[in-house]
Amino acid sequence: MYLQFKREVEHILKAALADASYEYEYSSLELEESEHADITSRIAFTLASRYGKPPENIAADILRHITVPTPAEGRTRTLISRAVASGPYINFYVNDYFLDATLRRLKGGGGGGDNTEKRHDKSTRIIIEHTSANPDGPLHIGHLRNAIIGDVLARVLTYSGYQVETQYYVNDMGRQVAVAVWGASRLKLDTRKKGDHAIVDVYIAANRMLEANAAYRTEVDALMRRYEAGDEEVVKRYEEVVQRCLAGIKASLQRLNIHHDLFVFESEFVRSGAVQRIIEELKRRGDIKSEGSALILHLDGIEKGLVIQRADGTSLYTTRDLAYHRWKSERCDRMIDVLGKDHELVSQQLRKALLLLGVKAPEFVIFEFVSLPSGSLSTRAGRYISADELMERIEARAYEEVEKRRMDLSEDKKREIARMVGIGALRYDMVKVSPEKHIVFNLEDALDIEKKGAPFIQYAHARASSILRMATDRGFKIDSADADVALLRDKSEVELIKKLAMFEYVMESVASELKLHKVARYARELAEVFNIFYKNCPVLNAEEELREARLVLVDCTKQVLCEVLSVLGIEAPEEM
RNA sequence: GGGCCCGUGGCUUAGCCAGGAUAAAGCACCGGCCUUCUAAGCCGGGGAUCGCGGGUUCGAAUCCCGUCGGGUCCGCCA
Repeated sequence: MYLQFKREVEHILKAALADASYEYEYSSLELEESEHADITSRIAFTLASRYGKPPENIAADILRHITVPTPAEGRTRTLISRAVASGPYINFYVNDYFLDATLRRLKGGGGGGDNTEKRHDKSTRIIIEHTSANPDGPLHIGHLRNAIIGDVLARVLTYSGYQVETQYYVNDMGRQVAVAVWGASRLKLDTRKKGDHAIVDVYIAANRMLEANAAYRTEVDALMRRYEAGDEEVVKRYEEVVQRCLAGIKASLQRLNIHHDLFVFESEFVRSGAVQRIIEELKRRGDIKSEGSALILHLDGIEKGLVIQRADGTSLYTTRDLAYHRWKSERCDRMIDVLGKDHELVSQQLRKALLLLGVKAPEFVIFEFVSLPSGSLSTRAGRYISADELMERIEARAYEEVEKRRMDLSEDKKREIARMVGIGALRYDMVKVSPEKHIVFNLEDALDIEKKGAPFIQYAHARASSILRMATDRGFKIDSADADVALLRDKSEVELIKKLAMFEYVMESVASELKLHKVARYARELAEVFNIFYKNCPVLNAEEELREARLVLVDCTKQVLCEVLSVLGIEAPEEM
């Protein structure tokens, strides 16, 4: 509903500017949310310098030309109650109709109450690539940031009406995997262990052996050449290792509530000849230098050359990635890659090389590194905290909390809630901070479940659920269409309704800016205003008419909390 | 050495791209509130010259230049 309000303000403000003969070329009108009003315009500041008058005078002048339509004269009902000049600011406030309409829309179902607000063409297809960890070991906390950002991004864009496909690009041709395969055939795999953990054991051991004895290197190189050539026996050994590892990774992702629609193997692009075709095309279209058999592509504006073929003729990661992106581009309208900061230069090279090939450029969501207090993460050195261990421990911590409060619940129920709370807290922590922030991951801090993180929001949802459950038990009407929502004028009721009205607006801006931490922020704020309402406004004990109206509000709040949690990939418990 | 990112109360962050109303939250700390729907809650309090130095502007956390600290990348790794 806030979007409509904003549009209406834009409309009457533009009319007033024209009426007062002020010229202004930007469409934004400098409108922004404000703590002093429901929306405010700073346009008087900009006009002040141009017209050489104090901004206060301009604001007052504009205000004189603003006409807020009264419900009686407007053909469609206005959402604005009044406009006020506060010094240089022009403040606008919502009216009662806005509040009532917000709840009516929500009762109308879905999408923060308004499916028509989803302005994106359903036919726009977006492929999001995320996680894509090498199949040489389990996911660790660095991968977790990638996976959770990618997953929430997919959920946001799906919510906004795009057709989204998520892909996991499996780097099965790199040296790392060759080392794991080599290790798996030299050492004994622990088949009792989860696949990814069994693989990483031999991977780490193999790396130590390789460091100690350089002669082993040639064996790994030979393995890579034979795999690239499609040697059947080697391919079989690779598949064994990759699938075993991937099965473990998939299990971890599932536990995190993350799903990929498609797993794409980079080897496919070598075997299909797509990589070779890319190289041939780049030779024709690009600035290529050869050094021996190695091919180096020079791209405008990037000092660093891009090696697209090794001296021994085998392919490289970036070249295979080019083939993958061309393939992707043929089956979608937008491609978004979630990448760590270390891939930034490569992503720029990738973009330019793709443009050279006539392929549309992908968009990148780049996030900064996660490190441990002891230093950077390294699978090879065994210096990491696995996602599995983290989930295990955070669920155990959450269980302690549940146990403290709900001794009345069954064991299964307590475990179920601990799982929702633990995983939710983990996901929330990863998405609440903007991606360009470097994270030093401290296990103890992560286990110390943030009071105003996911559990806080889930708790608000549980409270709302509890009220609705008891209302049903007592035979109260919950979704009575004839409830008089105009009775909801207590300050905390009004604040809650306004916050509900912001949902679609927040989702809209997140979908275009891709700033996911704003979803997390909104969810927390909504929970906050609901908790204040909960404190100040008794529902079940209120007199009948007010009770029915408040039940509508609680129902709407539960709905939006549930939706926003779902966008964050966090489960919404009925009780906790 | 060069590119990119970060530097905001004791700690973690929002705000920065499109400069403006007392710099906004959480954690921690201090003090209140369970005979009304779950206290994983609510109310109140202290605490920040926005790394530092210049510049632009009527106005700078925000833009520009410099500088310091941290991270990351820099042709045959992925």
